[in-house]
Amino acid sequence: MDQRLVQEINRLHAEICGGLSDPKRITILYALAERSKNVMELAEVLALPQPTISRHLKILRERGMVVPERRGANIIYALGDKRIIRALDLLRQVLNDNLAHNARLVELTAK
Amino acid sequence: MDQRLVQEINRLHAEICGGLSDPKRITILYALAERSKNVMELAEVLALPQPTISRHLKILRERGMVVPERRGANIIYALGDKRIIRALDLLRQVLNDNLAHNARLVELTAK
DNA sequence: TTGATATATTCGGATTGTCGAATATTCCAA
DNA sequence: TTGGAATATTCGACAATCCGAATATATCAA
Repeated sequence: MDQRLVQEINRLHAEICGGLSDPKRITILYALAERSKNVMELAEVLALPQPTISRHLKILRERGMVVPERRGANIIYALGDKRIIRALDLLRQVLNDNLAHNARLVELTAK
Repeated sequence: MDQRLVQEINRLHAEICGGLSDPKRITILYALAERSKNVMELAEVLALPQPTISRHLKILRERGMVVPERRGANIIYALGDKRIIRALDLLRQVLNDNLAHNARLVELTAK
């Protein structure tokens, strides 16, 4: 395998992951997994100003993680790929296990 | 659910994802998935200076994504959880599909 | 203990990411 | 075609991240 290409792929791979590395974007993705929403709906759900939502949507859009569809004056955003949620769920499980493990350590140390 | 807690969880969730958002760290994780390695081995595989590897390992270690085990003078690093690789694989598939999709668009536009 | 090897940390500087606020753009309806 | 609603972009400031270089720490072997 051409090492240049591998590096380029890894860069893009990391870029995708970077799309997930913000709590607000994670919330947006889970919200869209439930059902597609327009920008204002997302702004309400996240209780954030609309420009903030638009900025994060741009980041997700550029990575193909969400897909916009114009519907009259609104733009409905949908999850780009369900595997993104599967990946997020896996990582959340890892997080849960780590937290549980740490909690056990705290318990043991306290005795 | 307490909204404060949800936000805290999402913050940690994003932090885990942030651990994946660098090409070198992705390479490290895949290298460790193959088999555990010490720092110098990783430095060789990635062709990077040792301090750079150590810095990235620290980030992964803090998130529980890799686990160190001292073996004499060396420290063997192992993948913390195989689900991390499963998540990475899912996201790489999404990337592949996006690239393939874009390639199709280029083809169609060229005609 | 001393030297050598393996690993980790720190520092300054450059780059990137995020935010709020303000402003543009796009589209519909009257 | 003009006003309003929905969405997107830009700006400056600030925080976070990354790197190379230098340095510190830890372990082993002699």
